Amino acid sequence: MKIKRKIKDFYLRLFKHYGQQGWWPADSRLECIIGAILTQNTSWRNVEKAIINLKKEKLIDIKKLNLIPVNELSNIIRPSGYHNVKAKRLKNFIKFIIENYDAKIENMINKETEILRTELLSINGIGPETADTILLYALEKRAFVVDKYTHRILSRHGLIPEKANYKEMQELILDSIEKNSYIYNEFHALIVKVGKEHCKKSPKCNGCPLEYDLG
DNA sequence: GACCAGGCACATC
DNA sequence: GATGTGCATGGT
Repeated sequence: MKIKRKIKDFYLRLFKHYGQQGWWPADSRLECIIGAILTQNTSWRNVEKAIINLKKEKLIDIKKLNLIPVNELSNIIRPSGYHNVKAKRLKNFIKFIIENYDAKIENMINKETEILRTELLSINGIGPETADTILLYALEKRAFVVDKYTHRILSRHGLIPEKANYKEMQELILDSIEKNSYIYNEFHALIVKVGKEHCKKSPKCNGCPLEYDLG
Protein backbone atom coordinates (compact mmCIF):
# COMPACT_ATOMS: atom_id res chain seq x y z
CA MET A 1 0.00 0.00 0.00
CA LYS A 2 1.21 3.51 -0.77
CA ILE A 3 2.24 5.69 2.15
CA LYS A 4 -0.57 8.21 1.86
CA ARG A 5 -3.17 5.50 1.46
CA LYS A 6 -1.78 3.80 4.53
CA ILE A 7 -2.07 6.95 6.63
CA LYS A 8 -5.66 7.46 5.55
CA ASP A 9 -6.25 3.81 6.39
CA PHE A 10 -4.83 4.41 9.89
CA TYR A 11 -7.40 7.14 10.44
CA LEU A 12 -10.26 4.90 9.31
CA ARG A 13 -9.08 2.00 11.45
CA LEU A 14 -8.66 4.16 14.53
CA PHE A 15 -12.04 5.79 14.10
CA LYS A 16 -13.71 2.44 13.63
CA HIS A 17 -11.95 1.00 16.67
CA TYR A 18 -12.23 3.86 19.15
CA GLY A 19 -15.07 5.99 17.77
CA GLN A 20 -15.38 9.75 17.88
CA GLN A 21 -13.19 11.42 20.50
CA GLY A 22 -14.83 14.83 20.52
CA TRP A 23 -11.84 16.88 21.62
CA TRP A 24 -10.86 19.24 23.22
CA PRO A 25 -11.94 18.38 26.79
CA ALA A 26 -12.57 21.97 27.99
CA ASP A 27 -15.46 24.30 28.84
CA SER A 28 -14.13 27.33 26.96
CA ARG A 29 -11.58 28.49 24.42
CA LEU A 30 -9.43 29.96 27.17
CA GLU A 31 -9.48 26.73 29.16
CA CYS A 32 -8.46 24.89 25.99
CA ILE A 33 -5.47 27.19 25.46
CA ILE A 34 -4.43 26.89 29.09
CA GLY A 35 -4.62 23.11 28.77
CA ALA A 36 -2.56 23.21 25.58
CA ILE A 37 0.26 25.01 27.39
CA LEU A 38 0.06 22.97 30.57
CA THR A 39 0.16 19.63 28.75
CA GLN A 40 3.56 20.29 27.19
CA ASN A 41 5.57 17.13 27.87
CA THR A 42 3.13 16.26 30.65
CA SER A 43 0.41 13.66 31.18
CA TRP A 44 -3.14 14.97 30.87
CA ARG A 45 -3.94 13.55 34.30
CA ASN A 46 -1.55 16.03 35.88
CA VAL A 47 -2.88 18.87 33.75
CA GLU A 48 -6.41 18.16 34.98
CA LYS A 49 -5.32 18.66 38.57
CA ALA A 50 -3.85 22.04 37.70
CA ILE A 51 -6.99 23.08 35.81
CA ILE A 52 -9.18 22.06 38.76
CA ASN A 53 -7.03 24.29 40.95
CA LEU A 54 -7.42 27.16 38.50
CA LYS A 55 -11.19 26.69 38.46
CA LYS A 56 -11.35 26.69 42.24
CA GLU A 57 -9.60 30.05 42.21
CA LYS A 58 -11.87 31.22 39.35
CA LEU A 59 -8.77 31.88 37.29
CA ILE A 60 -10.00 30.74 33.88
CA ASP A 61 -10.29 34.44 33.16
CA ILE A 62 -7.98 36.67 31.17
CA LYS A 63 -8.18 39.69 33.49
CA LYS A 64 -7.61 37.64 36.63
CA LEU A 65 -4.71 35.77 35.06
CA ASN A 66 -3.25 39.11 34.14
CA LEU A 67 -3.48 40.41 37.70
CA ILE A 68 -2.26 37.38 39.65
CA PRO A 69 1.46 37.45 40.52
CA VAL A 70 3.41 34.87 38.53
CA ASN A 71 4.69 33.08 41.64
CA GLU A 72 1.13 32.60 42.94
CA LEU A 73 0.01 31.29 39.55
CA SER A 74 2.99 28.96 39.53
CA ASN A 75 1.96 27.51 42.87
CA ILE A 76 -1.63 26.93 41.71
CA ILE A 77 -0.57 25.02 38.59
CA ARG A 78 2.13 23.06 40.41
CA PRO A 79 0.65 19.58 39.68
CA SER A 80 1.16 20.09 35.95
CA GLY A 81 4.93 20.03 36.37
CA TYR A 82 7.41 22.64 35.08
CA HIS A 83 5.13 25.04 36.93
CA ASN A 84 7.58 27.93 36.98
CA VAL A 85 8.13 27.98 33.22
CA LYS A 86 4.48 27.25 32.49
CA ALA A 87 3.27 30.10 34.69
CA LYS A 88 5.45 32.44 32.64
CA ARG A 89 4.14 30.92 29.41
CA LEU A 90 0.52 31.43 30.48
CA LYS A 91 1.36 35.03 31.36
CA ASN A 92 3.02 35.50 27.97
CA PHE A 93 -0.13 34.37 26.19
CA ILE A 94 -2.34 36.57 28.39
CA LYS A 95 -0.15 39.58 27.65
CA PHE A 96 -0.38 38.79 23.92
CA ILE A 97 -4.16 38.51 23.89
CA ILE A 98 -4.60 41.70 25.88
CA GLU A 99 -2.19 43.73 23.78
CA ASN A 100 -3.24 42.44 20.36
CA TYR A 101 -6.85 41.32 20.64
CA ASP A 102 -8.43 43.54 23.27
CA ALA A 103 -8.34 40.64 25.74
CA LYS A 104 -10.87 38.66 23.68
CA ILE A 105 -9.92 35.32 22.14
CA GLU A 106 -12.94 35.58 19.80
CA ASN A 107 -11.26 38.51 18.11
CA MET A 108 -8.65 36.13 16.72
CA ILE A 109 -11.11 34.00 14.84
CA ASN A 110 -11.56 36.13 11.74
CA LYS A 111 -7.84 36.26 11.01
CA GLU A 112 -6.15 33.97 8.54
CA THR A 113 -4.76 30.75 9.96
CA GLU A 114 -1.17 31.21 8.76
CA ILE A 115 -0.98 34.73 10.19
CA LEU A 116 -2.35 33.53 13.52
CA ARG A 117 0.17 30.70 13.53
CA THR A 118 3.06 33.11 13.02
CA GLU A 119 1.74 35.34 15.80
CA LEU A 120 1.34 32.42 18.19
CA LEU A 121 4.86 31.16 17.44
CA SER A 122 6.23 34.59 18.32
CA ILE A 123 5.04 34.12 21.93
CA ASN A 124 7.77 32.71 24.13
CA GLY A 125 6.65 29.26 25.27
CA ILE A 126 4.42 28.49 22.29
CA GLY A 127 6.06 26.17 19.78
CA PRO A 128 4.65 24.40 16.71
CA GLU A 129 2.58 21.79 18.52
CA THR A 130 1.02 24.20 20.99
CA ALA A 131 0.32 26.72 18.21
CA ASP A 132 -1.45 24.12 16.08
CA THR A 133 -3.35 22.84 19.11
CA ILE A 134 -4.63 26.34 19.80
CA LEU A 135 -5.52 26.89 16.14
CA LEU A 136 -7.38 23.61 15.80
CA TYR A 137 -9.02 23.06 19.15
CA ALA A 138 -9.51 26.57 20.55
CA LEU A 139 -10.07 28.52 17.33
CA GLU A 140 -11.50 25.71 15.17
CA LYS A 141 -9.04 26.46 12.37
CA ARG A 142 -7.72 23.93 9.88
CA ALA A 143 -4.39 22.94 11.44
CA PHE A 144 -3.06 19.48 12.09
CA VAL A 145 -1.31 18.78 15.39
CA VAL A 146 1.83 16.61 15.30
CA ASP A 147 3.07 15.14 18.55
CA LYS A 148 5.43 12.51 19.95
CA TYR A 149 2.94 9.73 19.22
CA THR A 150 2.51 10.86 15.61
CA HIS A 151 6.25 10.56 15.17
CA ARG A 152 6.39 7.13 16.78
CA ILE A 153 3.51 5.76 14.72
CA LEU A 154 4.83 7.10 11.41
CA SER A 155 8.44 6.14 11.99
CA ARG A 156 7.78 2.72 13.49
CA HIS A 157 5.62 1.85 10.51
CA GLY A 158 8.39 3.01 8.19
CA LEU A 159 6.28 5.81 6.74
CA ILE A 160 8.75 8.58 7.55
CA PRO A 161 12.46 8.74 8.45
CA GLU A 162 13.33 8.42 12.12
CA LYS A 163 14.64 11.99 12.20
CA ALA A 164 11.78 13.64 10.34
CA ASN A 165 10.91 17.08 11.64
CA TYR A 166 7.56 18.57 12.63
CA LYS A 167 6.79 20.13 9.29
CA GLU A 168 7.66 17.02 7.28
CA MET A 169 5.28 14.91 9.33
CA GLN A 170 2.57 17.54 9.20
CA GLU A 171 2.77 17.91 5.43
CA LEU A 172 2.72 14.16 4.89
CA ILE A 173 -0.48 13.84 6.91
CA LEU A 174 -2.07 16.88 5.30
CA ASP A 175 -1.38 15.31 1.90
CA SER A 176 -2.87 11.99 3.00
CA ILE A 177 -6.29 12.88 4.38
CA GLU A 178 -9.23 15.10 3.53
CA LYS A 179 -8.68 18.80 4.24
CA ASN A 180 -11.31 19.02 6.89
CA SER A 181 -10.93 20.36 10.43
CA TYR A 182 -13.26 17.69 11.83
CA ILE A 183 -10.91 14.98 10.56
CA TYR A 184 -7.83 16.85 11.80
CA ASN A 185 -9.47 17.09 15.19
CA GLU A 186 -10.42 13.43 15.39
CA PHE A 187 -7.25 12.05 13.86
CA HIS A 188 -4.92 13.75 16.32
CA ALA A 189 -7.13 12.75 19.25
CA LEU A 190 -7.21 9.16 17.99
CA ILE A 191 -3.43 9.13 17.61
CA VAL A 192 -3.08 10.20 21.24
CA LYS A 193 -5.60 7.54 22.26
CA VAL A 194 -3.80 4.69 20.49
CA GLY A 195 -0.45 6.19 21.44
CA LYS A 196 -1.19 6.05 25.15
CA GLU A 197 -2.04 2.37 24.85
CA HIS A 198 0.45 1.09 22.30
CA CYS A 199 3.15 3.63 21.41
CA LYS A 200 5.17 3.94 24.56
CA LYS A 201 8.92 4.01 24.32
CA SER A 202 8.97 0.24 24.11
CA PRO A 203 5.96 -0.57 21.94
CA LYS A 204 3.36 -3.07 23.03
CA CYS A 205 1.76 -3.74 19.70
CA ASN A 206 -0.48 -6.60 20.75
CA GLY A 207 -4.05 -5.58 20.16
CA CYS A 208 -3.14 -2.37 18.39
CA PRO A 209 -5.92 -1.51 15.92
CA LEU A 210 -3.32 -0.47 13.34
CA GLU A 211 -2.57 -3.33 11.03
CA TYR A 212 1.04 -4.18 11.76
CA ASP A 213 2.61 -6.16 14.56
CA LEU A 214 6.01 -4.57 14.99
CA GLY A 215 7.06 -6.86 17.84
C1' DG B 1 13.75 3.84 42.58
C1' DA B 2 13.62 4.08 37.56
C1' DC B 3 11.02 5.45 33.84
C1' DC B 4 7.84 8.28 31.49
C1' DA B 5 4.32 11.91 30.17
C1' DG B 6 -0.43 15.14 24.39
C1' DG B 7 7.26 20.57 24.39
C1' DC B 8 9.95 24.48 24.38
C1' DA B 9 13.84 27.69 24.84
C1' DC B 10 18.43 28.32 25.22
C1' DA B 11 23.53 27.26 25.28
C1' DT B 12 27.20 25.39 22.92
C1' DC B 13 29.75 23.34 19.33
C1' DG C 1 21.95 23.33 11.77
C1' DA C 2 22.43 19.66 14.81
C1' DT C 3 22.81 18.20 19.47
C1' DG C 4 22.42 18.54 24.55
C1' DT C 5 20.24 20.26 28.72
C1' DG C 6 16.99 22.36 32.17
C1' DC C 7 12.45 22.58 33.47
C1' DA C 8 9.12 19.12 37.77
C1' DT C 9 5.02 16.73 39.22
C1' DG C 10 2.64 12.35 39.73
C1' DG C 11 1.40 7.58 37.94
C1' DT C 12 3.09 2.84 36.96
